[in-house]
Amino acid sequence: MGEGSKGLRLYNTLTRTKEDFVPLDAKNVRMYVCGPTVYDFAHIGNARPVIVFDVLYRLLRHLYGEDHVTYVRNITDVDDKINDRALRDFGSEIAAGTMSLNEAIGRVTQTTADQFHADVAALGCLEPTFEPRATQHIDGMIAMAQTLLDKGHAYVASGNEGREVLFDVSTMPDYGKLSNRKLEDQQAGARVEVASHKKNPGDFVLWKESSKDQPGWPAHFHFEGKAHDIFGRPGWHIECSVMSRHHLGEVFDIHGGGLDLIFPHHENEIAQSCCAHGTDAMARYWLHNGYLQVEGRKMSKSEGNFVTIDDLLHTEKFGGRKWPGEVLRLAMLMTHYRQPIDFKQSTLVEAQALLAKFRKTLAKFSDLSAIPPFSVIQSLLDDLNTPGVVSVLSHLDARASGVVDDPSASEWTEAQVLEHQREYAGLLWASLDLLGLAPKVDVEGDKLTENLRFQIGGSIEDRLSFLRDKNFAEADRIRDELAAQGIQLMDYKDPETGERKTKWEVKR
RNA sequence: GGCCUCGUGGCGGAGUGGUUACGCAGAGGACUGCAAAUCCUUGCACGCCGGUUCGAUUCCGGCCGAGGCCUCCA
Repeated sequence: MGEGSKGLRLYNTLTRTKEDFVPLDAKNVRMYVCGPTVYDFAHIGNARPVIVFDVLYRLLRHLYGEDHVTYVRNITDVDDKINDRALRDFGSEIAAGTMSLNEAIGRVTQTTADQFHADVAALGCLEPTFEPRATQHIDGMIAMAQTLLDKGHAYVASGNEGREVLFDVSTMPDYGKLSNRKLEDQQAGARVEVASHKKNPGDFVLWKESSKDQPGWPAHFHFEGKAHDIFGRPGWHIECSVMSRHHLGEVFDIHGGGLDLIFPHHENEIAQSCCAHGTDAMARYWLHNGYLQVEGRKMSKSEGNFVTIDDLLHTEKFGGRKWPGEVLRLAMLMTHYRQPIDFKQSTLVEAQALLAKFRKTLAKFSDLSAIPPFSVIQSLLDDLNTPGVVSVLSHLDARASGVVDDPSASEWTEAQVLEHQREYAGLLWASLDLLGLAPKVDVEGDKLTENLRFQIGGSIEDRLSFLRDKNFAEADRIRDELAAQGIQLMDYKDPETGERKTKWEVKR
């Protein structure tokens, strides 16, 4: 373990091994994660990296201190898909001249970004330290493109849709290191027709010219002694290079994202940043989460199994019911982040049951506070082994609800037993809190049910009185009525008096 | 074709050179007017073939199988 190491080991895509994580600066651990392109509702696959890296963010804060971690997750609000969406949604207004293209685009990005924020908040994710938008960094992108032109890593060429500033991948010897890909192989296996204006098939756009009906910004470039004024928009990859540098510097600790971003997106980010800055690395640890399938199939609109976070939270499209954000979150964490995950109903049901069990245990205690036990930290330190943590949670829950494995326990007083349970409940609470799953006090919900509680109390009294008269038919009728309203009754014997009592809970 | 990941009981999923987690589901029991809940008990696995070893699910090799990327999809 080196200086700054806290025992955290992370699988680094760059080296394809688990490595000890040592930050460049333990006083400021820096992480960048590619955020959404805001053109449509985020789907459940988008939720995976957001949740996974939120857990890593929480762990880093736990290890290095809340004020010593900087987490940047961008919002991509420049993209041709956004343009398409704006034209689709506001085409008639634009045609009628009542709305400009930029206004329409602004509407699409704002609405979608708001929706995204609502979704991830429901999933229990902390806000990142910074959430830059691409449109705020256009100048930086133009400047970086110019730097790459100056250093001989880029060139200006005319494509089918106007002039482009292109990155010349042949000028970077290390190109392909992250994705373990050689330029030659790529050329040999290229299925895409090589655009003739490109020097190499792998060359990618840094800046491209816009037509009148496309959004654009004026940009001035110098190349080979000539001035090029190109009213245009940035390529996709350069956004992340510029935004990460702005907030985290030229070289930072962790860069995360989905597996599918390794190539070409992250590879190209590295090429841009390293060549522009003259560094040999952009980020030192590259982390990638695995794919998500839905009920065993790749999610796609054409398959009809496309599930948005909003669908799950607020509609009954998936499994005929709504799913609380915390259930989605736990279900996601029940699989290791690098494993492919098959998102299905049975997993959600299981997560829900587990969570309900924990909640029930914790509800017996108030004012719990503790730090997570070492077993939990140890699992997380091992490349974010969240399924391992879930297993520990069950152990803690069992002890918090009465299981005792201490041989001297038979001699304990009742108070000691309770204290033992309370201690474990505290550990359980702290562990859930570290995962972002600690129960929140639902004041609003309590208020809403106050009247309902009164009614249920009355019905239960009625039923108990029927039971005393052995009138089971009437008693069962009341129970069925409540069940129809989603209220589950449970009879039990008072341990002191032996008297029959009834408790209830809201059925799932 | 190139590169990568993975194969653990009905399901989800840890972990380990030698007593194989944990959860869900299942079975049996206690309790109960019947339920529900709860508690107790319990069955069930390490893709195939070799090798190393006293001993492999765990290490090595091969095979088979599944999936992914190489297409501005997280």
